[in-house]
Amino acid sequence: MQDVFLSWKNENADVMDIDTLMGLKACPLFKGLNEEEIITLMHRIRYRVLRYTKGEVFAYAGDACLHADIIISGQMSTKLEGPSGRTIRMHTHTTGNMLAPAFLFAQHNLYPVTIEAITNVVLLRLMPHDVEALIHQSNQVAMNFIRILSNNIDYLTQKVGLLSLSVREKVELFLKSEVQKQQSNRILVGMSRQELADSFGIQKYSLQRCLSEMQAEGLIRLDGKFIEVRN
Amino acid sequence: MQDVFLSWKNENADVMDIDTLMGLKACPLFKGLNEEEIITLMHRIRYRVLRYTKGEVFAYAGDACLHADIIISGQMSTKLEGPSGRTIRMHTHTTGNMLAPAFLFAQHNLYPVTIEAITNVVLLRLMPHDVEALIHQSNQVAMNFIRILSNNIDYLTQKVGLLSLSVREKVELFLKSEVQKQQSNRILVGMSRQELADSFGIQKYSLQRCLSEMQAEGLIRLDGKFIEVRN
DNA sequence: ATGGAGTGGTAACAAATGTTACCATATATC
DNA sequence: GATATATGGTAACATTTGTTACCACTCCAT
Repeated sequence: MQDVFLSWKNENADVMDIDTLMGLKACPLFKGLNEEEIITLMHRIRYRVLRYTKGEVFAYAGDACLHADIIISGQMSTKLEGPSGRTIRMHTHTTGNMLAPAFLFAQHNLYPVTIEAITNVVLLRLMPHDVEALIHQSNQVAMNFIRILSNNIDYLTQKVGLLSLSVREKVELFLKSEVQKQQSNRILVGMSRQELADSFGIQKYSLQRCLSEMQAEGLIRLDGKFIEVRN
Repeated sequence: MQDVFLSWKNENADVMDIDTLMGLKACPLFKGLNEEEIITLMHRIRYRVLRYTKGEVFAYAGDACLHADIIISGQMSTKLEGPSGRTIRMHTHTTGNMLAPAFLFAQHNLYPVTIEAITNVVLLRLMPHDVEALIHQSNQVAMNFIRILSNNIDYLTQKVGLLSLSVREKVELFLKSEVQKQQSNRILVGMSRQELADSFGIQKYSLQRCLSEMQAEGLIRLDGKFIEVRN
């Protein structure tokens, strides 16, 4: 991990690094703000740029969350690891996402998940204190932050619902939502069987068995990375 | 459900109903504010007082969330219901709690859970627009709201972790956290076996079997509403 | 008091899921 | 090019969990 410290007002007085600016524009936290407003808001905020290489672990479950980190470029994955080695794949974060936004201000501020770089990643690191300042300085940022947290809760609630289903129900729900999302009966599965099983919190063999059974019943047709859904 | 409309500035110009005020003081949303500040903030906010009787359903999963509702008195429970009748007991909300705070501002604003009054309940209902005004008028309220959402995410993340465990692991985690919470090896279980099983998303017989096995192994001793933990 | 509903407790059986093992391809790595 | 590594796929077996059926007891309303 490379750690590049940049104190905005000292080093880059009037030009923000263009990549950083584009990263911030893609960040839901700054949604609705134009470049000028972002630059003004960031004017007195100190930040660091961190670089992680593919495969590097950003944080282990249990580490303290002391900073707000925004992905400027790259992708990171979060996993929840149980005691018996079972892991559940959570969200994949992409450009603009903030990592674990909830654990900045929650009473209990330890990362519950392991966060890993799945590509090379550039992060922008802010201090919680400065995030708070941004929130107070801009109603837009405040509501954006609230919306990010709210969507996160929505995602987690759905995840709780998903985990309480049987394997068959999980698969059916997944297929249904993918058909809707991709607007096609021929779905491109963007993950390996292993990853998909992990996101459901089940064994890949259980997933495979279920898919085979559904194929035998004529409900779907497996075709490599594609699944054709009938009905 | 009784619906009592109260437009603050019209009907109660200078004295807020004392029960309502006490309810608001207990609300994490107003934490850190004194009575005077709360009254000032609420001055131009319109609100309704709603009453639900024990057992009444406040909202079904799928209903739109159009208001911010704060419990002034009483308790409400939230349940997630799966397609096959399986239900997972979620949080029990008490005085001061806001119901489903996330679904006020999330893109997807449908209640994911069924919310039910488990005692007689008095609710204070605010319009989302007015909550936004409160957030913008008070940095304290803004951070309080963010903290509420953040704690909610923490709770849900733990729930996801819990659901991914085996029955035995769920029970062990529960016992461990209760021993810590109650500061005693003799735990008072505040729920029936059925309710406890529901909160784990398992069958009560599976829970009972697990408890019996652990007793046979000498790890615990069952004693009605109490469980004695040895270790 | 009587019956019904809820609760704590036990047991046998059925179904779902996890585990281990194996094979054939693809894909990456040296 | 050869060798490891991940992947999609199948199958048998073991384990866990759900299901159904009981029993005894308490609480509650009639």
